Amino acid sequence: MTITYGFSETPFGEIIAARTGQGLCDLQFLGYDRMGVIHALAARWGQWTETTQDDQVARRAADFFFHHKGSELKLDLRGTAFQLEVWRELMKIPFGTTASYEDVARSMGRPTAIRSIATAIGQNPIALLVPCHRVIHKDGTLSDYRWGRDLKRQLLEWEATEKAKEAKL
DNA sequence: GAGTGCGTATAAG
DNA sequence: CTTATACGCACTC
Repeated sequence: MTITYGFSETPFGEIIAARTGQGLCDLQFLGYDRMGVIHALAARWGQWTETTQDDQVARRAADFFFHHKGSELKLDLRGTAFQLEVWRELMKIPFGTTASYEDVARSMGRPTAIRSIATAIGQNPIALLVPCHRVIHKDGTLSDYRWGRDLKRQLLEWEATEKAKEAKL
């Protein structure tokens, strides 16, 4: 078993992505805490002795999300059953829209588990494709973001304008 | 068992 | 604005 990792530029800074034979397993922004991210990624996947670099992985992810090019990528999500449940719920939030933590909790049928759901969201290993940036406070203010609150705001603004463009076509 | 966290509501400084 | 209390629960140590 090996993992392949690589880098790519995006309109919002450089990302690092990694995949196993099963699919994309990690995607993070490097702008906020480059060394921390790389170290965390190495610690998380260090169990594999063999790693190879191939920026194709990161480029494909960036192309798919930012330029709508290529096909959807397979994901290889790793986490507790609860985390997987939360992350899959996040992927139901449509492009260009947002949801509150309470919305997510309710649609999961666990309205009282907000706090733990928020924690699981904060541990999302795959930025963009598991759209944790679309989850905000119930009153509309932005909650924190693992890769920086500014980036979260920019991503949401970008999605909103992209969505508006598509509507015009 | 104790402490923590990307929440929410309310009260208070 | 910030701190504090309460509720809540999955996770980590």
